[in-house]
Amino acid sequence: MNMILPVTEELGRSRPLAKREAPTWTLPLDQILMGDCITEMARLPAKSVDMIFADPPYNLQLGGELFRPEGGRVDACDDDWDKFDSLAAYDDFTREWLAEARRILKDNGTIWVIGSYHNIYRVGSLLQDADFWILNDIVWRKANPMPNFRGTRFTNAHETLLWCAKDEKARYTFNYRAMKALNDDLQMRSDWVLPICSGGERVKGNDGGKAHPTQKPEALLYRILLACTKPGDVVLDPFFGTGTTGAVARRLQRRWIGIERERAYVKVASERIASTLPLDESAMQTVADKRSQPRVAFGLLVESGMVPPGATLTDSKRRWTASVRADGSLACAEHSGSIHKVGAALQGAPSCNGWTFWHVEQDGALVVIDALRQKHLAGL
Amino acid sequence: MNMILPVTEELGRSRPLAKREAPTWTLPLDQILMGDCITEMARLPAKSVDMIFADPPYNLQLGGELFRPEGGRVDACDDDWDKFDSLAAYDDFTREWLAEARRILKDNGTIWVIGSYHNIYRVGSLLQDADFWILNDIVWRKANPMPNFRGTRFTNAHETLLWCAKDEKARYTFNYRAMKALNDDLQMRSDWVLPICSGGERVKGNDGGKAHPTQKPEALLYRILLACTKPGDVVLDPFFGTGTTGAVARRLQRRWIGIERERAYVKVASERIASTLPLDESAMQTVADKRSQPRVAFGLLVESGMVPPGATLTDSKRRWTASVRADGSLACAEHSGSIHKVGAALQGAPSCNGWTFWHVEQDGALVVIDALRQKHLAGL
DNA sequence: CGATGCCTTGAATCCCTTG
DNA sequence: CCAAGGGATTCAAGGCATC
Repeated sequence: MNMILPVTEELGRSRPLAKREAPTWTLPLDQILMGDCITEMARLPAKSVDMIFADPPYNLQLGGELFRPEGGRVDACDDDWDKFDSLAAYDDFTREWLAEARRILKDNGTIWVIGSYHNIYRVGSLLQDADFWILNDIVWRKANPMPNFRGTRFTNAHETLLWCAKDEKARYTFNYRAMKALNDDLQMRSDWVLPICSGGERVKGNDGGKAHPTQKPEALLYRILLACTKPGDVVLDPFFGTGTTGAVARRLQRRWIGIERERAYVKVASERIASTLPLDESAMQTVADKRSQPRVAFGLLVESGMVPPGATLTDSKRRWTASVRADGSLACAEHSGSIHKVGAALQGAPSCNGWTFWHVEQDGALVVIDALRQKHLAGL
Repeated sequence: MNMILPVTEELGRSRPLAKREAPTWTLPLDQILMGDCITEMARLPAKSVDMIFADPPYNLQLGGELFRPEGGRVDACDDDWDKFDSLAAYDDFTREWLAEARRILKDNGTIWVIGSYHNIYRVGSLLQDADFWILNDIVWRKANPMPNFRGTRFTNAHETLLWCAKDEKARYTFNYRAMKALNDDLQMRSDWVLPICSGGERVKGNDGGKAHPTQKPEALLYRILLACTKPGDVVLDPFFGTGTTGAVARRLQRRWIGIERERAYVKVASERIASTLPLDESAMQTVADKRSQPRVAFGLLVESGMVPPGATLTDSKRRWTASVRADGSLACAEHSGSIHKVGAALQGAPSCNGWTFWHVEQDGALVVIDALRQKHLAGL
């Protein structure tokens, strides 16, 4: 079965293509293809997408029911789509979709795969077998994981992501400066502390419960897409689920293609993405060269949505304003850079503590961004 | 070549062995076996060690070390190895030493393997292929990693450890309470923040430089041995290097066996371990695991008059009450039976720990009956 | 309106001894 | 071998009601 659901209007700028790359096909951009991931991938043309983000079944192999100490039952991920007859069956499935992924990916494109210890060693090994070249393994350290209720193991508090190029020589995209800016002017490390997806971000089903058992946080996709794609790049997600990849891609003005088998998830994802708005141009500017050197601890607040890209900051007396860009740097008419640098430049001062200088308007009142930082710190 | 170097005197208490386990062999305890790891492991008896810690070659693919199936080192200037051959050779080598490890390990023993993204996906996959059962993957988050100098990737700031039992049903050792105590009374998580090995701990060679390129921090082994072995247990390290495993094992009063092929490392490790002192008895005390405490029947407290027959028990919020019968069972309007069964029935829960659920009123305050049990155990 | 406290929940390979 | 039953076991967030 193949059903193409157009979700968004055309957006993003068209990028000039080199002669050799001129495609003879048209990609189903910004759409969800409903159907089996391998079948649908097989219909897509070779070397056509810039990035693949894949959140495949983990093959959890859970036993019986698990109860919490106070008696509650753990709502396990026991869906049929996560069940495989054997490790060999899981390997066959993985080999197959990885082969299609490799075919579809541009030569300088990269692939991200997320998993847990149940499956990630299979996936990593098969990625290497398929001649993918691992660039990093990334650890998502969950700020608020589920505890181990029986006291039998260490709290399983992380998941692993693999980031690979098609081969050792590939010239992949890595927005080093944007990542450094997002991390308080320190190199972004291979371990990322992020909360799990909950609260308002978690998509609810008709029954009020979670629409999907394994929805990923937008902050995770935000960092991945900001790090490894450019605006207008095409991102394919063959295990689309509730469409986190599509929502973040649209927000960051990337193009996306989703593949999803379950009709219910397709519906949920379509509605979700349709209600997501792309960032405007000024927010989309990322640090391009050394001179802008933003010094921001601030990026984490941007990433987590506490201060959304595009938000306007002002000083306590509303004499100046500046807008927040996607990588946590600020821009106003004459200046751009870190919260500290722009604050200093506007005041004509040699230096400025941006944390106490800048404020955001919240519910009609000005809130100093240092308060938000404290809130964030307290939350971690 | 096989050279046995006795390093330490006998230490640790002898553990009583069940009849069936009575060994007909003698292990080379607290010694370094000099030679190839697979050859030396092949000499050790089956099901004889409680834990294996392995820090195998990482197969960095930097034009550096490659290993033949038999474990021999490939001459670094041999350029004929293509990627497939090197991965396959690494897999063969890994399969071989894992097979020996599995043979030597007791049925309830566990194995730890550390690696980086270069090799850990091969190792993890082959562990599963060899029917090992992954209990956790642990992320060692380096507090002070080497930066990525070229700005082409995320800072590679962690290594991964795999902790496995021999099969799904194995009853492995996990000192839950000790780990919780080590982590400020919170469950120990799967991500460990530890500094890399440097400073005075780093063993120096004759030239003043580091004696070994990949010496692991003692804190890492300390946590592993404290978590997953008991005093007197035997730990095998087939890639002994500078002997961190031996040094920490001796400190924590565990027995150890090291295998190392390089004479220089054997010498360094011997001297290092000889100068390491075991902790004294008082320092060796760890938080007692409740599971290992002797059982006390609730009836015993009734018998001794600590909780008189006819006394009324209630939960912490006084939502339910029940009365104590002469035989130590409870009764309320609708249910009767053990403290556990009645507690479970009243709550509609699948199970209940009556010891922590029920309270007695003493001097106007509620006292949990588990406290009375502890008092009884203490002989008060 | 803010502070407090209770309830719910999240990709989970989640017990062990005795009869 | 299985069945029964004792009794060991939870962290951080968000939502919501209450004070």
